[in-house]
Amino acid sequence: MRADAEANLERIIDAARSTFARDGLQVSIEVVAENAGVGLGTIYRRFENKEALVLELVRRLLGEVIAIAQHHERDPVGRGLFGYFDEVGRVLQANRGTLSRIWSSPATTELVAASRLSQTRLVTAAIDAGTVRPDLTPEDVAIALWSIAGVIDVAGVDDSIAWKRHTAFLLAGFTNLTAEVKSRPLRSRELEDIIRESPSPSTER
Amino acid sequence: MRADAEANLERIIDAARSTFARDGLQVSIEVVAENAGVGLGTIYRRFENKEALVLELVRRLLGEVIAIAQHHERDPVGRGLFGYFDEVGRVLQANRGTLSRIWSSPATTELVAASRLSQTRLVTAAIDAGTVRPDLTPEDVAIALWSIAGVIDVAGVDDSIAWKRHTAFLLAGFTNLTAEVKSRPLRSRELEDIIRESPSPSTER
DNA sequence: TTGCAACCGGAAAATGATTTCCTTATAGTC
DNA sequence: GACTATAAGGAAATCATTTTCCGGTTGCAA
Repeated sequence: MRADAEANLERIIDAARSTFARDGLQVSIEVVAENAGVGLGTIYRRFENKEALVLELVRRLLGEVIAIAQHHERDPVGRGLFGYFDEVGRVLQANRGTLSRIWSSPATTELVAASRLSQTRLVTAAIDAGTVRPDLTPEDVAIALWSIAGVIDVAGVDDSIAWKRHTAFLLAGFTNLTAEVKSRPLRSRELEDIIRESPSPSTER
Repeated sequence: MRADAEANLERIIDAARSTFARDGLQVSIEVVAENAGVGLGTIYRRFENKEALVLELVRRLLGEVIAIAQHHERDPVGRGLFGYFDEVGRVLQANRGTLSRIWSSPATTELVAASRLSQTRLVTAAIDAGTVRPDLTPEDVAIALWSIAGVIDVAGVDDSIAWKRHTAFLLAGFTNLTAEVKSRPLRSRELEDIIRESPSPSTER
């Protein structure tokens, strides 16, 4: 592969990510090409069709999400899940609009499975540490992430307050525990951090 | 308007709602026409274009949501918001896919405003009654509803477990209160009902 | 410096949906 | 039962993409 071709490929991926993030998946490839500063043909030489381009973005996104999960599996007891949500939110914002294609495509099945596996480990650890309700499932986590991505989609491109508050509420819901478990000190450090970041005047606590 | 025309109009609306719910907003008008048992032309005589048809669905959906809110404003102290979420979820499921158009269209601005107004009243009442955290905003509620709609979209057409659990977590997050407020008896009656409806073995409480 | 395989851009064809429009059918009325 | 305004249907025009393809360009190895 020639050096210029490789550079162009990266420019296409970057332009696709930011263009889709701003205007949604329905923007034409022509616009992506313009934003990448390449011709239409250049995109079609690298990707069989539009779907393939989107899939490549999805693959990279999932890879990032999995890496984040694995990183947080090493966190001190029970905190991994919270750190995971916090970081994944940022990645989702950078990939606004892309997530919706993940579940539909069979091409990403193994990646989704890997992602589920890491989510399961995070949930199990959190339950064991008593930082979330004991009936929390990996599906709940996957759906919560999905919903956060949805909120990011509908909010303004760089409105990060909306999804952070949303995340905070979900995580607070996850920790709906019985009294003796609640008394553990570390419980919602990250949670409270996220809530504190949001601007609405918090009269409680 | 002739009687048969009126009947056809309803068939079109119904077919549009269920077709979009099943296959998403991107299905062609031709398919909607088939499902409604009418010709393409029939749809285009009633609606200027596809957008207008979608907008009519949105308008009806918003009308329902507002009616639900107004109904729950009369609920005993602090319970209205929870009942509202419970009922709106069902309506959203019947209108799968449609909600995403609400915010984008200026044509629904007044309806959105009306909806916000009723949400504000529900939130204020809940805060006054001490059944939710005092810093909860109507925006939080709107975003939560949005996210629930998103979860409904991605889940199977008739999977209602996913969104109900999701709703339960969000509402639990909304009630993240200080101890003395928590002790009030009615706090999360509806919440617990919703959680109990979901199948995952609840080992707590 | 040259040769050429790899690459580029963008015009044009193909595709698939929306929308128009005209012919035929029918409900409601007298 | 006949008349007419209103409605239905669907073939064809239009439109917005996606996708193909080819003449011209360029990086790079020899």
